[in-house]
Amino acid sequence: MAHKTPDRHDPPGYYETGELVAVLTAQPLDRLLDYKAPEGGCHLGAFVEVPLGPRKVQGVVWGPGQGDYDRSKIRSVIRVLDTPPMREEMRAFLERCGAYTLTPMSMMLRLATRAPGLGDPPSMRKVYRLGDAEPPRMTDARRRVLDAAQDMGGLALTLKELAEAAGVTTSVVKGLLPSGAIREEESPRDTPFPLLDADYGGKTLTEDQSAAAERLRASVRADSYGTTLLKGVTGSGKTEVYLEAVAEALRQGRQALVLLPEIALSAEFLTRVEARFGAKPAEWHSGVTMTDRRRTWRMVAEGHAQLVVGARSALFLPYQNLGLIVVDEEHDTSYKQDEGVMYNARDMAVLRASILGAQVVLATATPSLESWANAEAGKYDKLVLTSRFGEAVLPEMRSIDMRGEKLPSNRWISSQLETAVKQRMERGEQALLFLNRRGYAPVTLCRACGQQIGCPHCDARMVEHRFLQRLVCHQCGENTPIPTTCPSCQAEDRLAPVGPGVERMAEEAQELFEGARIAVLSSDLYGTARELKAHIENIAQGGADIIIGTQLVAKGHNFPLLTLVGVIDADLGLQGSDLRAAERTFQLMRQVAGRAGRADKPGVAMLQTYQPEHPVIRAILAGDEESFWRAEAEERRAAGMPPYGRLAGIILSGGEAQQVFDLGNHLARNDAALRRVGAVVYGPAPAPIARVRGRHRVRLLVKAPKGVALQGAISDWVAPIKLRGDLRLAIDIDPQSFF
DNA sequence: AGCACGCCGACT
DNA sequence: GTCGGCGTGCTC
Repeated sequence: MAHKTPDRHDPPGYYETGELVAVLTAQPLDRLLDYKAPEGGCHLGAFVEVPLGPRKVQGVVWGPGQGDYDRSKIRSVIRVLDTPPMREEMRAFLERCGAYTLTPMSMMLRLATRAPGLGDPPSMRKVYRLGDAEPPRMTDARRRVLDAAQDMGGLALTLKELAEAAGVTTSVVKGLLPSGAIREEESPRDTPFPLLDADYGGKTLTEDQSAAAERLRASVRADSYGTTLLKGVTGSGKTEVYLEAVAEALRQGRQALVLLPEIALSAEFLTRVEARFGAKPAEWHSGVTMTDRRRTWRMVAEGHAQLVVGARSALFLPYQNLGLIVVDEEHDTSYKQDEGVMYNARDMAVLRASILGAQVVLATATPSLESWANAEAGKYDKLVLTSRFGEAVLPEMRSIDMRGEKLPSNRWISSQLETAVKQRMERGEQALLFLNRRGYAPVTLCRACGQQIGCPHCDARMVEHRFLQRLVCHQCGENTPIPTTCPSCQAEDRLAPVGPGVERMAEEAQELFEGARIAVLSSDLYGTARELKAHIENIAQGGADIIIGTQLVAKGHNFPLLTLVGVIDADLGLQGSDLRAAERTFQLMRQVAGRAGRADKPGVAMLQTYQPEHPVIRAILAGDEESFWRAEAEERRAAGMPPYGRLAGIILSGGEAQQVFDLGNHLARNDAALRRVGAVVYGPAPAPIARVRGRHRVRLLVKAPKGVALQGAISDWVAPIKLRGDLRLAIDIDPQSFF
């Protein structure tokens, strides 16, 4: 690409040869470096290669030179990369996101350039198309190749593709080259994504759905910022509705992004998108190959990818003209990144859209309290899809007071639940027993010395997986064969599994329900997603009488024969001081209970609990979402907790526990910068998992009133800290979990 | 992040 | 003597 010569027609932000420019690199320097603009000048936002010490690194022209460095030491930009410059909007987004999450800009840039070969010349490959000559000898196979090439019109194919299309081997194609009947050409390997057709495969929507779709389409047409909370249970057609908003963005010639939690990113979803728009969208997640990553990054930057379906990091792609961001399952906690740049993709989606004047759709069956509150406060629009197969069918919900059940030890199914399951079996219906614990038993205890078997690298307990014949650490993945002697006192055969996991529930169910066909659904039991899907399909068709499952069953799939859901321990997740525990329990219980029943066969959900009076349990039973949110909101407001107050976590880690704690205490004592803005610091306390992969972790919690400059206060607070040795300090703004 | 510089212990 | 451990500091 030839660089433009500077003249008065150049847009602002053009630097002439030799002019000083400030460059942001991905090196962890935490400041901009001044360089001289290269021969031919460069634009603001240009991707460049610059010398840094003995090395060459890539960076982005971030603005005019700062001029605070010895002029004689300033070197020149080596070259401008053949990549569209980073847009003003993207630079502003990275800066605001970095300032919000207290992340150095070098790390933000790295997030935005996670694609290989940005500086490389476009990689080429050989392609083949119809030439204008006739081959001297025509054969049947040759005819088929020429016909296939003809059918492609102007489109060139690779050797393999053309041979396959003609149903011949590659040697037939090669034989047509000398005569010029088929021409060989070089073409860039990174090809544009196929065009999507906004009017291709629209489904007929219900009245409810098309009204919601029309509202979203109108928002997209408004060509300005706005956020809509789209609420609807599984099966209410949420996806169809937001795909109409995507279609509208495409019609406007703008790009669209659909964010999904990583595990929800399935081939099935992509097929649905393809069915709607006639071609596959671009994909972006951890499983995408380097080659596809480079192609997608470039095509997004050049505007040749209209729709990206991706996990949270897809938010940092270099869109040219983004008009809509959909955050599906917006309540999902995996949108919060817990390492590196600790951002919440849902919140940052709203930030990016507000900067560039785009629309956001937050889709969910069970909104996060933050989003509920924002809708309530009028900051977000709210659309509710009520119909599920005509009329909403919520299962009848009951609690089973476990205080009144006299269960023998190592039994978890109450007699009430047992009776209910037996009834379903007699009627040929299915029952689901839900327990959010993988494995056989969460604790393995030595009866001789009382020690629990823990992970050698973490503070987590080793969980027995009888199916795998191993003890597994759910924190770091460490696993060992199940021992017969106690690791701490060497006693033989005194180890006992304590507490239930799904595998153990299956054992109990097998004894209780003679002859029942039992299926266990747990993420660790299946090698591949395909295997799991086939298994779920089989169960849905009636391949099991009793399903025993973890959280996995809450997501997605419908079981038409299922009419009873038994929640083994509805209290799990209620206890503890996790702010969002109640919210998560509520969401999970509702999702699980929502699996039961259909219009023709009403379902029942039974919750085994030791706290039937707990407000969350009562709200679930009453099926009254609004009152749950209002009560939760009131409690948070009273406690000054988010979204009515602000929180930040400080995670300190290091190899030596004492050093880590000393640093924590030092920070807690020197908190003047925090007190100045009315913030308080709690801790230090051991982090939820106090030891991870051999490193000790300590955490502090900062709580501040809403509306204070929390980030500034925290930077001032930690600025004097010099981290020595292997000590690390990470700041987590708006943490998901704490204490 | 890399890479150089530099200051101490255990080897040819 | 000098090879190499990795703590410290610098890169426009």
